[in-house]
Amino acid sequence: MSKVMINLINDLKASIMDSINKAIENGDLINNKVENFNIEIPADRSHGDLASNVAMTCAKSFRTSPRKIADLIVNNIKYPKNFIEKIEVAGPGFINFFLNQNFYTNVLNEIRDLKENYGKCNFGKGKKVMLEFVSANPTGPMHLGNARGGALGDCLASILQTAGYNVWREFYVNDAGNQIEKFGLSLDVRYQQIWKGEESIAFPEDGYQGDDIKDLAQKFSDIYGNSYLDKSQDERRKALVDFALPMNINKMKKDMDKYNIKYDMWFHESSLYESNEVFDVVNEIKSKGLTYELDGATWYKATDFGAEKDEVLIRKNGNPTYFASDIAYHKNKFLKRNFDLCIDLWGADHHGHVARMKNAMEVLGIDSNRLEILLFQFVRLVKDGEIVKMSKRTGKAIQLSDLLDEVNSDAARFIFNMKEANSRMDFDLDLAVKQDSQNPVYYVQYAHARICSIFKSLSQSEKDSFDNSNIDLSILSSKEETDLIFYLSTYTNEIIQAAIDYDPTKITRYVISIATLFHKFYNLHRVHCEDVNIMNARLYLCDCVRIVIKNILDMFKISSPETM
RNA sequence: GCGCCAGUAGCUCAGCAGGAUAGAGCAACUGCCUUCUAAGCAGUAGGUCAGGGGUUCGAGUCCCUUCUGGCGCACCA
Repeated sequence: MSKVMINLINDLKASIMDSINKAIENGDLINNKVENFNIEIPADRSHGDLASNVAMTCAKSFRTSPRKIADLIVNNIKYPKNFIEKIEVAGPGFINFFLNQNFYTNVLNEIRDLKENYGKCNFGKGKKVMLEFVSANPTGPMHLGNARGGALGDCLASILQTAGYNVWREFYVNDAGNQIEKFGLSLDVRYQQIWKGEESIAFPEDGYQGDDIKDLAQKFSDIYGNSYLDKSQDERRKALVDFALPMNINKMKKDMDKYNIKYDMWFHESSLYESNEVFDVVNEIKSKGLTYELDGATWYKATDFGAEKDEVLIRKNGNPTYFASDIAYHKNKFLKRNFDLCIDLWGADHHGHVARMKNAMEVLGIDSNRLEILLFQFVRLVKDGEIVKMSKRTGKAIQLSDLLDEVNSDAARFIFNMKEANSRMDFDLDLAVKQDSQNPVYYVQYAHARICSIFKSLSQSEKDSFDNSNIDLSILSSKEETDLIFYLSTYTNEIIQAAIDYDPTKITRYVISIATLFHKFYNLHRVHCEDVNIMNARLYLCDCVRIVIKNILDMFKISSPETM
């Protein structure tokens, strides 16, 4: 909310407490505990602009009916008259507050004073937060799930920044371990097939089957010919990986760039092996007596912490598992780099990994509440009303780059932030490409462009008048105007709530509401009009709407065009 | 079998720490451009909030249970 709104809510809570205490002193209420209560925005604003449920929550404690308590509070209350017009008791015992014109004036002044800083707050108190997201496997191209994770993660990071956290975006590059060996094996087979024929060597069951592997082997062959056929298997595979992996990683960087996602760091898993952090952390767990050897592998006693089964840390072949290096990675985040909070954004198919990762943190002496793991559900692509199958293995994958060829970054980022992470999602390609009101990103951008257009149509003298006169904002008293201003006033609160819930999709819906209220206002009230006082006040309101829309679109790295 | 996520209007989804008559958008039907962008707005219609119990002044929201769908339960990541 605006500071005006935040302060007002605090004042109202204090006023209510004072009033209750007075009633207790007078003997009208028994001296008992005041239960938690809230000041909220009623769903139906004809019930008031703000409402408190205090009388209902305290009914039991005071052994009195909610209506009676509400009446007592209202009779005794000294409320902040500068912003409150009147107070009513209604329904089962709600206390409803109605805002006055001075409130609306103050909100608009605050928005226009703060401009691009309106909405920012210090809720996060500069806490160091790492948000790790996408972290796609570099053995293949990024898919649609990475696209959803990218949009959700990057926008959540922005919200946390706006809410006053010190945010670090990180991409974890799995450039080590088992899957890299598989990558090398797959490339090797494809390379040999190029020179010896498809039938000469069978492609392994568990290899990466995608066409991208064939392409990479071909590119390698184009440069080095068949010269590696004679080399040892190890040498050949290493050369192939050293050639292909950076190409894949660069492709991912390019894709993320196109998607307007900028990471503070691309953290390489291999660095954890180079620094020996992986084996160090395994030894640390060993030294705590939490491992045992079985079938040549080193097992972690996850069942000691309530897990269903134990986990392998070091395979029979001596290679650490992903789990082992991930523990080392998280230890690095918390203990080496001192992040207060680490958020991982994972596809829901990894949910089985959540509990064991958290209790591994406890084993290392890290409070597992400092690790927040967010999951997002599966996403499918829909085109012409039909589901487009995606499969990394069959080679017919829908890739993130395919998506961005058809849909611009603005639409993709916005639409992926329309639906909560917890629900499955069908991404409607036809809708995302549409350049009309059905496409929500255009709807919002259109509101912004309309406002810019109003300002462009002003004559020089009108501009001067707007810039230089004392504008009386109390003229803005129609329902459409006050609704709009009220909504603008809650922006910071929306940011805080989105930060608390780790849910950027709230803000997308919020900005759509702002656009809707603006379009309603626009259709009913003419801004560019004869009466200069009315015109200036409405221009002022429009400018505030423009500021809030632009702040949100900028935050989400979505463009806010001035003409459409 | 066990675990995680979901089930709200024909479709896609909101519904904040339980609150006042359950909301949008799309699709359908009806209106609004000689006035700042009709990429817009207004209106009509559409619902036993999957079913059943429970907690309470009050439950779409919390608890239990059944059903349906998705995902997971690897020496893959």
